[in-house]
Amino acid sequence: MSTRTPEAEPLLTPAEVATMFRVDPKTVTRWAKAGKLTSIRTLGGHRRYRETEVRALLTGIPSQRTE
Amino acid sequence: MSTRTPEAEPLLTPAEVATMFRVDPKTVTRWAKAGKLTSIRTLGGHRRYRETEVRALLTGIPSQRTE
DNA sequence: CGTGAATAGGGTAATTAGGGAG
DNA sequence: AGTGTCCTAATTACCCTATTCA
Repeated sequence: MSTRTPEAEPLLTPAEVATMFRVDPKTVTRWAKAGKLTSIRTLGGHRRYRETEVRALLTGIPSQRTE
Repeated sequence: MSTRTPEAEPLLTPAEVATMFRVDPKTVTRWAKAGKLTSIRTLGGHRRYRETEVRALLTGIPSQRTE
């Protein structure tokens, strides 16, 4: 493997997450605002989501308690 | 374009499944609750159903009676 | 630096969940 | 046992415009 690997996680756009859950992109935004989904913001304010987390939620795997 | 397509299984809303089966959405919910139909939950608690599974049932795939 | 698509906002209808009774 | 309907509360979908993304 390469010597240096920038720690980059695969991110998903709101539209992609919405498609996977069969919901409206706005709904994904509400989940992020409600703290149900980890959101990473671009410098312009747009949201990106962790693919691993989304897949885990879809599979029905309970997310880790942050407590 | 690269492979920017997260493997997402086509899902159906309760209303869509109900229409396909010619039943009330509440009935579809009962099927899901009874485990007769695989249901995927949104983060808000709403159910989504696998299109492949629904179509298989509609297509008339023998349920392989165990008797 | 323009162009077209996507997203963030906010507000208002439409679905859905859940229980209960017929 | 299985289904359709009534109810309330919660969640989601569609409307708009301005901003950001690619």
